[in-house]
Amino acid sequence: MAVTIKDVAKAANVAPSTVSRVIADSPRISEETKRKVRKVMEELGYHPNMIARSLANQSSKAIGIIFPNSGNTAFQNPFFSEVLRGISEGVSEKHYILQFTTGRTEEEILQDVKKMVFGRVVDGMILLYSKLGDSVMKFLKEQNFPFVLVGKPFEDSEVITHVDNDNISAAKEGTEYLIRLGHRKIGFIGGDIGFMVTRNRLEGYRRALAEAGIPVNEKYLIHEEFLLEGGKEAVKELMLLDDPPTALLVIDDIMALGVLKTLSELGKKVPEDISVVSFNNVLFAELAQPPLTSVDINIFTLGIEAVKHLIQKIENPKEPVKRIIIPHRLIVRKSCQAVGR
Amino acid sequence: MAVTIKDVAKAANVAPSTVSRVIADSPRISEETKRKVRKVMEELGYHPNMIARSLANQSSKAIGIIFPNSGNTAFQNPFFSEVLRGISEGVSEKHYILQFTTGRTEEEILQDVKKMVFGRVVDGMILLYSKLGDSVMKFLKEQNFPFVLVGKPFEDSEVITHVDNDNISAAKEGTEYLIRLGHRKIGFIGGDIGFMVTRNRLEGYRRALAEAGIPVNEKYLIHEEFLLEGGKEAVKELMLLDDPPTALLVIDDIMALGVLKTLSELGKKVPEDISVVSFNNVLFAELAQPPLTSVDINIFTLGIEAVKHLIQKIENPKEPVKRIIIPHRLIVRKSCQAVGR
DNA sequence: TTGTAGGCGTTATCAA
DNA sequence: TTGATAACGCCTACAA
Repeated sequence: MAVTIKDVAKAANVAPSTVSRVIADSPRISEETKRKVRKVMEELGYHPNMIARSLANQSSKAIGIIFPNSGNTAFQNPFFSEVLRGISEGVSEKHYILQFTTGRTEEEILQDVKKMVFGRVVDGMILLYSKLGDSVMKFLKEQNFPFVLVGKPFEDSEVITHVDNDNISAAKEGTEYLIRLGHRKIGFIGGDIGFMVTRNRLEGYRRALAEAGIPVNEKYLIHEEFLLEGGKEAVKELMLLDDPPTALLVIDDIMALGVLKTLSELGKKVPEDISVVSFNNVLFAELAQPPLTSVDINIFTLGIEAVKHLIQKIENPKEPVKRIIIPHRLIVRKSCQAVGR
Repeated sequence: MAVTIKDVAKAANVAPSTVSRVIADSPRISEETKRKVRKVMEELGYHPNMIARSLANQSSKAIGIIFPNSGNTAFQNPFFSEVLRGISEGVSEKHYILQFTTGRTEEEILQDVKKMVFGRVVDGMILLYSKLGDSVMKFLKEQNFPFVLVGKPFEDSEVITHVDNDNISAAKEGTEYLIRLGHRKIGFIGGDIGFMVTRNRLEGYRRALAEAGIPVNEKYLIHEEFLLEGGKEAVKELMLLDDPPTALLVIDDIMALGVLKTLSELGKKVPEDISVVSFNNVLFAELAQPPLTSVDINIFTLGIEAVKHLIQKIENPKEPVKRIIIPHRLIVRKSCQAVGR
């Protein structure tokens, strides 16, 4: 058994509570005692048992991260690696610890979350997605457990602290860029329509077209759940249309990579034959062939802000609900060209 | 305050210990009592406090994951996302929970690890890298704390359970493939030589050349720490040699993407002007332009096996030390060509 | 400034 | 088959 506070107390000829106070650096302990106790701690190699501390404090100093589904797409997409980097950065400063859900289905994830919440394993959670009718968020809300959402809630927006991009504008600007290049036949390739991002970006796309007086061609709208393979057939069909699009707005860089691949299989050249704008500006956007014009959404910052506000909320339950919008920016690279050039 | 075992006990007219036994589904409790107690638990909405359980059990049912350095390259590289997927999968089945280090420097990471170990926060750890003189592994060894290494130890190989690929063979085979295609001027682009993977793959490269009777040209050897940018200058120099290589063995798909980019900037075509073989066969290898010929090392399996053996070790401290080698396989795609074709 | 004692929620030992 | 009771290691009134 490891050395405990009692061992230290005994060896230093003080009471356990004194040792505890020394650890907390309480001002009510004389410098001399502190020195003495610290010396003993050092000698005995004392280290606090966090579990015991958590129990006594009713606080674990841990934060749980909820992924949409660890098994499949989630980890594949650098978006998550990148938010994680941000979160990790924030957490490390505040000396919190990170916990993960590992469930593969919504049901399993819900179980993980319940375990964390009821089990007092974490003090708060970060939800990395916003999905329609999601039981996990519903649970968190019901329990009134501290959490922040990365994304935009479907409802109760005023009650849920969330950090998000203005995805409508982001998509609108991306589309407008294409329109300025002379494109009027613009396809939209999105993910699962159950996610708020998908909807918001679609909305931005629609607005841009509307403002430009371009009618939406429903045939140009594709929704595929799978990052890479899924879009393949759909993109092919799209390109085989009598009147195929001359530009594509793709919801995600990774999906865009898949699209690029399919396009090249079809013998279509980007940007000569068709222009592509995507979102997220993940590392690979720059590395793609051609380098992708992509809307940078500051994923890292998304993560940083999420922890920041979560911790505020944890440490001060009365903290007001907040809505943080992280700026975005279109990064122009080589995947677009003026139409008919 | 949440409902505890005592509340349940009171409401069900039994002792707390009885409730505890019901939770553990002890065979020494009558079915009737179990039913009764379970009903009350249900009604009251009881959920066990994991922290308290951990304290009583002296076991947290949690596993810590150690990244080389969360701040920089680590999360960027899909290798880690992919092992994580494997780990996550394994962990979820066994109902363990995952914890992460968030430190950015070796020193910070060591602190994280100490906190987890001494704080009894995790029952075991998975170390995701093998670096020369790494203080983290040293610590784990000294403490005799259950851990498994993903990679090959620099020393004490017989004492450290590790799961790894046969990276020497992997690199040898990759190189041999290039040699079979007629290449004799083969460059090696590696990462930090402090990591075991780098050394092993370099060794495999050397052996292949030796067996083929090709002398090693030290000018063809590059070591860059940074995933993408780092290689740039070095690759340029390499290609500006009087006698530039006709093929490149790149230690990592992601780095290979960077190389591809640099090559294209130099006006060199892959595979026409130069062939490229890389390692890991991460999702993006297939998506690259051209699709990369890469040595698949079964990253997912690496993760699965790591948890599996860690948990065995945790649950049975006498478990013998193991060395698990995960098979690899060269995946031929479009980034190589016979020389002079 | 320091010590005593009770509590955090479970589990486990020992009786009954 | 069940109940009392003492841990697990730490924190914090309250006392001294």
